[in-house]
Amino acid sequence: MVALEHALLVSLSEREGSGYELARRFDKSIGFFWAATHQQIYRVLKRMEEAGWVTHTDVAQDGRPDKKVYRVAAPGSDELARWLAEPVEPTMLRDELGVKLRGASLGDVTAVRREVARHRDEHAARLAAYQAIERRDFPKPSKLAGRELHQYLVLRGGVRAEQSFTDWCDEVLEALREEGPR
Amino acid sequence: MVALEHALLVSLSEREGSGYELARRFDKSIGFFWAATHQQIYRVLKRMEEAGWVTHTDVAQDGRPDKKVYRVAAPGSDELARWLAEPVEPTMLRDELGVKLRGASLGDVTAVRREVARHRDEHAARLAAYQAIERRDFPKPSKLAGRELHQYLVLRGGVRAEQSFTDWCDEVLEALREEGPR
DNA sequence: AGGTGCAGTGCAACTGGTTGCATAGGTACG
DNA sequence: CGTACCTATGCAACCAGTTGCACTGCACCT
Repeated sequence: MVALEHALLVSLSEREGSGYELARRFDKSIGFFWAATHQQIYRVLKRMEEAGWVTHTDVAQDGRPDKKVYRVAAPGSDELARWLAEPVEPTMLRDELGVKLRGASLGDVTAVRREVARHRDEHAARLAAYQAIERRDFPKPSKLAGRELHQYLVLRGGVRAEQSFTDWCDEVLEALREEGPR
Repeated sequence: MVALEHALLVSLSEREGSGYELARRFDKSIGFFWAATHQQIYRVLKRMEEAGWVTHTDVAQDGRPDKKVYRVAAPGSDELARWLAEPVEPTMLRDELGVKLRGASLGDVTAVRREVARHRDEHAARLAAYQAIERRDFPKPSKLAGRELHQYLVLRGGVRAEQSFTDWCDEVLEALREEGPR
């Protein structure tokens, strides 16, 4: 596995950056598929530097704390290429909401329904955010190639996932509306 | 969080069972939303018994090893009801395939495309399996209510997730087919 | 003057999940 | 007759991810 290392290598290959910057970037790109907190990123960057995959230079800033800007070293690029060619196991869905719904009749069904509605709104909001990025950054998707195309396709994955989750929540709410207030 | 405990409580509330049986059941129901290995299940069952959420009785079998059949105790039901009413954070997507696609141009694009195709087939196979269960166990979904309805809706979530993942893979393959063999 | 929030890095403790291994009797296949 | 797989349980070690906290200094609002 060890995907966070490789996600960081991808991000740093595109553009060098500090741990903090990487955490921000993750929020709005690879983060659609692989979220990470800053704590984790700092720890992993350190480990990666020990392994020789990245190097850092201290950069002083005025009005802000110093930062450590990381860039990918040759062994890091090699490792990334190696990992990209290696197969990974397809993931299973993993969402507590499904567990709650499955057990709904063993507790307060109304509370579970409320929870589904809340998740619906959250996923719908993410969907809207992703679609806004899509319109803004990729107005002509048929013209894309290479790295940009790949970025676009990852975004499309995020859009599709949020769309289908939202639709599922709607289906659940519809079905529970009928049986619920009886 | 602690969702596995609660997933087990849900499953044991429906029907008592041993750790092994629970692991099997997970493969084909709650497992759509929360997978677990037998190791983890044994460990968690032990912990749950210490907490008084479940109790077990040893059952001798002929031709097979003895098993420990677990059932939910009153504190376990209480805990489950409490947890069901409690909010959870909506999950983020978490799939390495997105990371690989995002970094595809930094390595062997053909290998990544092959990997997407492999995942497509795997997800399509799961989709077919879920749909088979849907047709077999829920031929008249509009007639459902209560526990059965909830089970059906969870299954629908699995179907939708696999469907949308498969569709996304197809979109990716289509886009990469055009730029790839150039 | 005081509170909030952002940029920036980091440690320590904990929880959750995976992997490898051990044990043991039964069945099914070549 | 050996091998491999299924039922059944479990330990130990490890890896990944989360949470809570600590420190600095600037900017902005009230």
